[in-house]
Amino acid sequence: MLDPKLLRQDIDDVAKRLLVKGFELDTNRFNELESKRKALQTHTQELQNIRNTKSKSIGQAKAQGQDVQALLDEVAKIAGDLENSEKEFHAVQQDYDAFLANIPNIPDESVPEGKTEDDNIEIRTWGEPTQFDFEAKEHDQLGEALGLLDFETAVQMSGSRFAIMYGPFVRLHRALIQLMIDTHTREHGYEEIYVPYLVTDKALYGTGQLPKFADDQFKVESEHNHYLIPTAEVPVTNTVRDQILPEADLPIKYTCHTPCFRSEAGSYGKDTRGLIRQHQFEKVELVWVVKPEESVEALEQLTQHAETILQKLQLPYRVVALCGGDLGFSATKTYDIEVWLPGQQRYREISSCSNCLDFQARRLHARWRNTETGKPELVHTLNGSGLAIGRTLVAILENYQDAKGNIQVPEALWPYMGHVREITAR
RNA sequence: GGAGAGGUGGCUGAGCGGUUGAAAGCGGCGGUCUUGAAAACCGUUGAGGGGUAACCCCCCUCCCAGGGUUCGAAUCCCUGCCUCUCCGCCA
Repeated sequence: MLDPKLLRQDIDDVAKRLLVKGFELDTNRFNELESKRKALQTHTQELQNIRNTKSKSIGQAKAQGQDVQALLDEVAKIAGDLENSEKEFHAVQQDYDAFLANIPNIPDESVPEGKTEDDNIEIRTWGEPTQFDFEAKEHDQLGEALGLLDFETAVQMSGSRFAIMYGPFVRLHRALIQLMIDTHTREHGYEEIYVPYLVTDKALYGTGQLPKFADDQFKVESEHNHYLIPTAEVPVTNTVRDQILPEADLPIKYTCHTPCFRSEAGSYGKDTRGLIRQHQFEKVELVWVVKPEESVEALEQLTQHAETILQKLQLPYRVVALCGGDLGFSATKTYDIEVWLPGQQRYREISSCSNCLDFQARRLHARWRNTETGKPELVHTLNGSGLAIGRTLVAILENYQDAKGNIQVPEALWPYMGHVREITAR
């Protein structure tokens, strides 16, 4: 959520900057709500003040044994007004909050203009696109030919966008999780955390997936109003909800492996084959909770931590800065890491690293105590994939294939694979 | 699943329906003392929001959440959520 004060002070500037994200802020609607809110709030509070004052004198008068009928009559006179005023105020307040809840975060000054991923700016590349002296195959062909990847059987029990894997692929998949978690905990200073995979609507609201993106979530039918998590970002970031963190606890750096569930509504026809866009996939997430002045640098570090994994796996990639139109709801700035896929002959997103500033923190009431001022202030939150497991598996299959369609195991994974160095047909 | 107990500030923990936004302790901050630190002593210290250009200041709201009773609710009533203890079941 944006700071309402910012909107009151300079709504035209906010509207201008949100346009970079392709969001049209209804400034008239806001100004209307704001003037209503102000009038009703001050009026309500005036009446409350009168009631409180009179009630207090009733107590005092009674204590002295005086007659209080006159005072009771006075309070009764404003009772109706007060009730109406309170009701109207609460109604406007609700509209006001709902309006604010649908406004995305303001993009950072550095965010390039643009509408689609074609307008993203390449920041750096690492490695050279893999070359073969044969025609590179796509991962799903490779996997199915080896008998280790099976989409057809998955369709029978779950429909499209699900997969079944066997033996070495599952082990490779598990090895990737281990490599990532070990790297982040041992080399990058993260604490590993385990979290619920079912969360409430409140939790999703806190990180910004609700109310706007309800269609992207899987809701579980039960008495609890649970949703399957679309990313570990949701439960992990929610660990600081309603907290006032001591300054000494910051920065908090969590890494977390979870499955993720996404309905992929609105992506019909996109990536219908293969493991790229599944309803269920695994991810190792990186989440930072920091003091405001540290978040800009934190995004750089977090992104590098994710890159480290690709470097260890010797997978060529590039980092792009997302343009305004491609930026997520809660993010002010995002770097995507895209890995080279020889089968597809293009870079594909494998990680998305975002700084949310205080946007999520305001929704979560996540604060830290500033020892200089002694006051609680909002933290900044960041998150990024470090990395998406399924897509990393895809990248390995395509970059480490040989002419026979077998897969060489990257050296960094040998210790996690019982020193198996080659994956062959089942 | 059955039976009890309870949810109060950063933490622990008091609180006859009426100057209680809340005793006390801990912690934090400031000071005295000290070469310095500790101890001791004194003072200070909840959060959110609104009014104001802003400070001072003033006002409102908040004692798990949502309703209700009342002139007035942390306190009484209802519902929900959560926690703890005991029993049962169980990966």
